[in-house]
Amino acid sequence: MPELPEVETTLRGISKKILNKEISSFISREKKLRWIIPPTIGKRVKGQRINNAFRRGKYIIFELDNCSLIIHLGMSGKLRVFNKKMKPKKHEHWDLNFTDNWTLRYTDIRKFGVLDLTLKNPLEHKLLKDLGPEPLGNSFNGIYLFEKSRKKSIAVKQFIMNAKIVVGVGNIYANEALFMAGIKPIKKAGKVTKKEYENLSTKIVKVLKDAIHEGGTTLKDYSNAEEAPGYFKKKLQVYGRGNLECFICRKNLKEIRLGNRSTVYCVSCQN
DNA sequence: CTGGTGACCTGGCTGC
DNA sequence: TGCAGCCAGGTCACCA
Repeated sequence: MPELPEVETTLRGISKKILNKEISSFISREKKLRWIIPPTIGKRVKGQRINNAFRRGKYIIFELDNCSLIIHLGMSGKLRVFNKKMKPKKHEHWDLNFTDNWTLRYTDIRKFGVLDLTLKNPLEHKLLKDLGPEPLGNSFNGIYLFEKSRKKSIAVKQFIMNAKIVVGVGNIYANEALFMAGIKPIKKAGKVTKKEYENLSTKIVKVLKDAIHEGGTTLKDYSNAEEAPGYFKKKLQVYGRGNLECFICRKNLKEIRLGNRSTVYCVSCQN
């Protein structure tokens, strides 16, 4: 499920159903996701309200009366609001119950997600404090990428996927943005020119905005194996298209592994 | 410091 | 039909 557009879509979907509601209880059916779920969450959140819900990179943060919850969806996490009467199914690991009929329920087949609680400013949390700028915010642009990348020998694709450089660019959109910008993913970040970074930064913004507009890219829903329509089918140019024809030049796209992630590009359109 | 690799976990798909 | 092996939207910990 989640790159930035999917997290944003999730947040928009749940926000109005949970904001300003009083929490009646927190129930976890799993001790640990990626890390231990703090056992004190239940006591801590009971009787409090969710005053604010926002996104930072791929993290979702709920600000309550005197603490904050930090949530990450990992590779396969989902947050949805259910009627409390719906019995939890397999892989539905925790519930945040409200005093009305609703519960916010977290599902995560692979358990790579995160749930943590902090009493301090959530942006100072260990997982959030070193994050780079938001790609859709005003401090992100080509000059920033250019300056950050000088003398870096790492591949430009891995560079833009590094959350300390810029948040929210996952494997799908990194492949797509590099194709749109005509830059080879394996090119060293330090060798990419200022002009290329200006182009790349606008393509990153474009692909993320387009994806948010389409409600994210859902590839597969593991629970029912439905192939999602929309953005994925219509708009992806390279991701998942290894050995298929480039839409621009009709030559076959090349698929390699870069940093253990599948990487697809066009040998003639990207330099 | 930088960059490369393995680890976490479950399930779907491919090929023998 | 069975099963081994590989792959998947993320990212941290550890190593050289």
